Amino acid sequence: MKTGSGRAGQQAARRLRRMHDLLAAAYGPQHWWPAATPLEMILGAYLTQNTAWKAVERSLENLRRAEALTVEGIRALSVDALRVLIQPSGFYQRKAPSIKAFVALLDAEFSGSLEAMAQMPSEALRAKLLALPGVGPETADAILLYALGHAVPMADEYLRRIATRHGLVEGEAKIVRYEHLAALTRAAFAEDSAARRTILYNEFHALTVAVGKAHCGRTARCEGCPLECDLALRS
DNA sequence: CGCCAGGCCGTGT
DNA sequence: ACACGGCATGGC
Repeated sequence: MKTGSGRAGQQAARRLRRMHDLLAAAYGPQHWWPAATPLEMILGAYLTQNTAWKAVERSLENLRRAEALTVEGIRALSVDALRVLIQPSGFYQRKAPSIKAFVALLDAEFSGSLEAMAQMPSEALRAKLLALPGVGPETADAILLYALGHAVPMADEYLRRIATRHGLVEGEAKIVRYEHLAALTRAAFAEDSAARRTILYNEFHALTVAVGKAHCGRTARCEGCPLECDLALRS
C-alpha cells in the first residue's frame, strides 16, 4: 500500500501536518532560502552529508575567502584546491570530486546556468542529479527544493527519527525508506496550492532540522521538545 | 576521550 | 532487496 493512501496513511499525514504547525508556531520562519544563494545551498547540501553544520560553515567560509562561492569560482578551482578548502567538513576525497561533477553537468547540459537547469521538469532533473556521484535522494531533493525552487518534499535522518518515535511509520528507524517519508510529507501538504507547497516543504524540512538538532538526535533529548513525544516514557 | 553530525557508495548476503 | 562498513573532520 502506498503511503498516504489508506486510512492509516491519511492519519499519519494529518499528524505530520499538525507537527509542522506546532513547529512553525514554536520556532517561526527559518529563512533557509532565499537567504543563501542557490550555489551556496548546493554546496551546503553536499558538504553537510553526515556532517555537523558547524563544520560546513567553516568550509563555506574558506570558499568565500577564496571567492569560490560562485559557479565560476568552483569551476576555476582544481579538485585538489577544492579538497583543501572543504577539508573542515570531512569526507573531502569524495565530496570534492562530487561537487566538480555537478558543475561539469551544469556546463555540459545547461550552459553553466543554474537558471537553465531549474527549467527542467522535477522528475527528469531528479533522475539526472541521482546519476551524479555523491548525490543520493536527500541531496538531490535539497538541490531541487532549496537551490532550484522546485516543489519537492524532503526527508532526512531527523524526520526518520521523528516519524518513527511518534509512531507515524512502522518498523525501526533504519529500515524506513526515504521515498516512504517523502511520500508521507507529500500527503501531509496535498491540500495546499502548488505555489504554497514549495514554501511549506522548505519550511517543514528546516523546522525538522531545528527540532531534530535540539531534541531528536541519535540519542533522544526529549526534554522541552515542542512535539512532546513520549519516547522517554516508552523506553 | 567517546560519541555524534542536515548521506552516499561498494560489497556481501 | 537489505545489512554493514568505510569515508574524515571538528564540536561537545
